[in-house]
Amino acid sequence: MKSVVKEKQTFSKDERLSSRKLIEQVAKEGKSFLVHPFKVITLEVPTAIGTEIKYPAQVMMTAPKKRFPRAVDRNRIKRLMREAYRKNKHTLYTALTEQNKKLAIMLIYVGAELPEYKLAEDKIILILQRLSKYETPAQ
RNA sequence: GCGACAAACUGUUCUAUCGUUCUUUUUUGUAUAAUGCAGAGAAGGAAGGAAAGUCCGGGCAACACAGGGCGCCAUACUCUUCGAAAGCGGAGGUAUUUAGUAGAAAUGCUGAGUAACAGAAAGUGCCGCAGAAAAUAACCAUCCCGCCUCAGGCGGGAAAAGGGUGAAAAUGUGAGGUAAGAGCUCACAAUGCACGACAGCAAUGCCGGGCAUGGGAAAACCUUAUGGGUUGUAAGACCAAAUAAACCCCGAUUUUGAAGCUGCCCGCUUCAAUUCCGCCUCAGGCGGAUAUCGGGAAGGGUAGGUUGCAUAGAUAAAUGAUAGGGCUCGACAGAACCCGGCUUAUAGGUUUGUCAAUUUA
RNA sequence: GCCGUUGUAGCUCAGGGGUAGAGCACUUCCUUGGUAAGGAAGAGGUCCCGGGUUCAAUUCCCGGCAACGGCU
Repeated sequence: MKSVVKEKQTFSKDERLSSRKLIEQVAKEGKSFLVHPFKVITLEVPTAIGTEIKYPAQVMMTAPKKRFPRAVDRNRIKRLMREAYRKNKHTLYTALTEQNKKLAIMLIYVGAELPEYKLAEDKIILILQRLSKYETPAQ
């Protein structure tokens, strides 16, 4: 928990949502909202599992195969989302540490066309702000 | 110098900063029998010619398997100092399509393409419409004989030479021959079959004499020859974690009723009787039923890691962003076991070859 | 990643070498006071695309494209 507060721009394996069980749980029970080209699904991780996770949030990005049949396009979208999240995640991290919470987040791209990086970054920032605020009144 | 086609090669680049993945390594902390875990840093590697389609072949793996037959599937001109192998590549032969050219035509020559190029004289089935007839051909016209009658008609036979149709009508032309005709005979030509000589490793070509001339289709069934066990890395192996009281089989032991605890089941405690069915026999024994336990089988539960796995390489899955510059302003497109081939998508560039046509000397 | 199935009228499906079919839907007419039902007539097709075999291909063969399903 000590290394988290630093505003590092890394994005290591532990910061990604990688447990198969947890992914299924989020998809099933998570709450979702929409910020235009993205759909966000979140779930507060129970403390029993949460103690094993070192970072305040785990995130995954996807792009649907139906809209983007070519693998090149899907890779590009996921890379842009990942880059935008990596650069701006520290605001969410500080907010979550104050609340002593852990979040699992799924980001799904639902737009019809390939996005520009600028647009993607703006929207990701908006999502992160909303996530930080969204959890505050519950405390 | 311009255009078209084919083949081969190539498939934006540089600097800085922040990041991703793997390998090696330095250091700090911590737990240790080896060493592991966590943090920080350094060096190096990091998508394609198709990574795609999953169409072939091989490696690898699990399961199955005495031997033989039937069935099913695939392959089918020749050679190969290409290859691990293949239905792949190369060279060659044959057939056929197309463009150009020569010619009156048949056809030849040159370039490019295609071939699933064994067998239709083993057998079965099929060939719409049209046409007399579509495969053991007599409708019209032809010829001969007989009868009625003399315009002609009827009956029997001969004959594949003429006729329209059709994708296809029994090899074509000429002569002889005949009642009329016919490969019936002959000449020339065409096709097929086996034989011999020559050329070639061979397919085959060419020449010679001989025999034959009742179609097409085997990407209809089929026949012949050769080959093929099935399934696929989500295969499979190991560790960790988690494991019902159904039903079936085997072995061992075998009791029932009432009351209480309790919402019910299971279970426990107390009391009473000492067995439910069949047989042998009347003490008892054997078998079955019922119940419990153990094992097997079946089913249920569990769903994380290591390996398989690669000098790119993970296990929710890695190449991006920002700033600045260069050029021809960037197509198709992203590895999940590996390798070889095929097919499909593809902007631009380079080289070689062929064809067409223009200009200059 | 691996293994399969299917593409025919607007929709659901037959047809498996010889001019493309059914039901529903659509158009016009009849019937009715009007509508539905019923009756009569009609229109509508790149048989997914390209190539091959054949006299002839929706059908047989090869290669693409698209949609769908199964294996964890």
